[in-house]
Amino acid sequence: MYDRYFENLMSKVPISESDRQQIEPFLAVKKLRRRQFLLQEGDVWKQVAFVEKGALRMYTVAETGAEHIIQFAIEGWFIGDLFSFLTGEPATYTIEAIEDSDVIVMSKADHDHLLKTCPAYSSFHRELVTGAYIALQRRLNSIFSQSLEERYESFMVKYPNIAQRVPQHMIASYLGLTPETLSRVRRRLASGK
Amino acid sequence: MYDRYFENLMSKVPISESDRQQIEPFLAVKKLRRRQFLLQEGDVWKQVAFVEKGALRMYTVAETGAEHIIQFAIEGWFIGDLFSFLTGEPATYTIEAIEDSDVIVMSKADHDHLLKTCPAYSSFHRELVTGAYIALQRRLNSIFSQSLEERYESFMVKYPNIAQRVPQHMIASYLGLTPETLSRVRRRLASGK
DNA sequence: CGTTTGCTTGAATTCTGTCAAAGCAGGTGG
DNA sequence: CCACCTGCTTTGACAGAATTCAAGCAAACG
Repeated sequence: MYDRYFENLMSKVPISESDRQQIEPFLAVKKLRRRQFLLQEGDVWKQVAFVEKGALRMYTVAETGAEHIIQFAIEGWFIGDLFSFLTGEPATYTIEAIEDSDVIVMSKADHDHLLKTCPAYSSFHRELVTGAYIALQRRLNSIFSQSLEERYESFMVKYPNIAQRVPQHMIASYLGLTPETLSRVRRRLASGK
Repeated sequence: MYDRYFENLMSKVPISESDRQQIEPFLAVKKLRRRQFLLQEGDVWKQVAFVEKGALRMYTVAETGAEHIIQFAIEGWFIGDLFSFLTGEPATYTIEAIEDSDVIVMSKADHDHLLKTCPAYSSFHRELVTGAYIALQRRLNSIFSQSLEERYESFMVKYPNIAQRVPQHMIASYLGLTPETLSRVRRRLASGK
């Protein structure tokens, strides 16, 4: 049931069978339909979520109504509003299913308990956050130093399995440009560079 | 000597006197003159660095020669290339002193040792990375959803002590725009909004 | 089918970057 | 003490790029 979750965990940190037995009882599955919310802006995020199946997006809504996608998450990814999680303040992000999805969740209480009692879990979580931080730094740098064409192509190369499944306007939002502009970027790339 | 370092540590995590005595021997001070490098692109980053005094910037250099500042660090901040640190690969960032600075460093070996043996240190480091990640997410979101004016003002409010000490063109680089554009943004804000 | 959703295209507008030049300290050496 | 750098900021003119607004079209959906 939780095979993909533990695969991910073990790919980062070696864990014993007893570790697994300590963690597994805390997991639960939450099923989401397309367009359903895992988190709504204003609510407090009190869990750790891992995507078992499907695809989600986390985004903010500006005063203008424009949505800006901060993160995608497909099978094998974690997602959540860390700030709300840590501070207990209302979330500024919304998390919504792009497809029908199965999400494996653990409560914050259980998570905190594992951090203290299970060193393997603790290391795992550290690597997770660190990796996310590094990825975000690179994304920032690509925004600063690459052209739209380069950014789009990098995205397609780096996340081909996301690109195939999510609508273009969401990729545009993730890249920080309008759907129209992305469409033109694609045309430029298609027509002999 | 390492007061500021431990102040920072204790502000996030309660530590015992024995924790302190376990950590302190691993610390060392490195003095930097203005324009001197703490890390050069291509070298491997093998330490954890805390700014005791002064100001540094971490940036990338694009093929065009343009510099893009990923992060500032003044007294009380940590700085480093986490990717190079974790993977042992050459750094893609350069870290340079903006002012004469004192930096407290710990080797990666000692850091790893502490992560395993000192739970307080481990928690501290987790909070550090998590906080940095959250801050970066917000920065990304502000790039996506705020006007240049708003971004500049947010920066000035959030980091007044950086703004006062760093030349404008570096703030422009941090915000992801040219010095000329920043100058015009400032004029617009000055002249009755 | 009719409706929704997503993608593309065009034209006009607004912004931002680029290039070039000038102004303005602060610091240095003669 | 002054003249001269040097580093940094400001300004102007212009070109290029991206957004906005509007419309059209195809595919998917109920």
